[in-house]
Amino acid sequence: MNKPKVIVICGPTASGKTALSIELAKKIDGEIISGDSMQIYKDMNIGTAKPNIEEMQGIKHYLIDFVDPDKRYSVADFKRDAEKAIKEILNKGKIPIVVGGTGLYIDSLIYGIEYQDIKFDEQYRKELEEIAIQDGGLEKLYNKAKEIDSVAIEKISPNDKKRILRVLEIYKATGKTKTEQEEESRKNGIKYDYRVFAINIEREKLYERINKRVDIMVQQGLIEEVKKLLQKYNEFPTAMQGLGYKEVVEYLEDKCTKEEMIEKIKMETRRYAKRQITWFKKNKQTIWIDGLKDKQDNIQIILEEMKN
RNA sequence: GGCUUCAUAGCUCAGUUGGUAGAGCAGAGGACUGAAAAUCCUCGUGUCAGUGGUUCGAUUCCACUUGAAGCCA
Repeated sequence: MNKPKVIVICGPTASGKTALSIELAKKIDGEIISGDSMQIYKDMNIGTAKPNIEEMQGIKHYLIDFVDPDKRYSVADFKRDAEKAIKEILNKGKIPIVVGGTGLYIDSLIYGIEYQDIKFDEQYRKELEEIAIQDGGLEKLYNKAKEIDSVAIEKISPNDKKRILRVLEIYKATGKTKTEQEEESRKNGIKYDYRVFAINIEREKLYERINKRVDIMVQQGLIEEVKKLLQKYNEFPTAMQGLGYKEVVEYLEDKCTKEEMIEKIKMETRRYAKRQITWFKKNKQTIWIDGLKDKQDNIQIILEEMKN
């Protein structure tokens, strides 16, 4: 039996993924699953460019606006939740459309990566963080990780704290090396027939759109949004990594002027877009579409591809 | 009008006791399996303002021109 088809629309921020996917969903009776690591959070609307009810035009969206910003959420959670949503949409006889810019999340689906069920070890993370801060501490951790998994460590820089900690954390939680775990993660194969499309826009135009969008976010009350967030929640294990949020916090702490804050958000967002493009270029199966072209034409391109 | 200082990478500036130059930022490319809007790696040729002079050789010294800043009138 053929695997069910799932459409994936990725691409850099501000390329027009949201608008295109909603049009597409209307046309083919689809429903949308967000593949975005920040739009999952509640009370973070302006800065994440989350579509509002009007923009959604009655199309059901999954994995948006459902996690408290003081909770942890990871790609493993996403993989589980997204596949559940895909199943649900298919059961209704509708077409799932995964839309998002978080490459890691998208890859977990299209490459069928399995994550073992483990719980996050807050205590161990803290211990490692403390060692890492000390003089020469990170080097120690790097060497320890090298002993555990010399293969994985070859690809990791001695400065890449996050990935060094990860090697150690995997070993502590599962007793397996990262290399072993990654091998196992691909055992089960890919469940669906993913058709991956990426939108992109000429670099200069994309940057113009990003700059304009940041200005609009500030006008719409990004600063107020962050203030409320800080009042309502005490900790942000991952949510405060969001672009625009950490920069506003710095501004609120008087570390920069408003103008500097705005420029910083623009700059960081441009860099983020660049990284996203690099990420999505890696997949040679991806079909690229031009975000500056007419939306209906682009939908036609997608529909043509879906016939095969 | 006179005097002084400055003019070097997209920006801010080093520097060359005369042998054609280098940092930070910006930018570009890349990596990425449980924090990923995160994290990390790599990449520096530019009429050294213009014209002429001295010199084997000038971005460096000299003169003039242009522009900027400051001071004195």
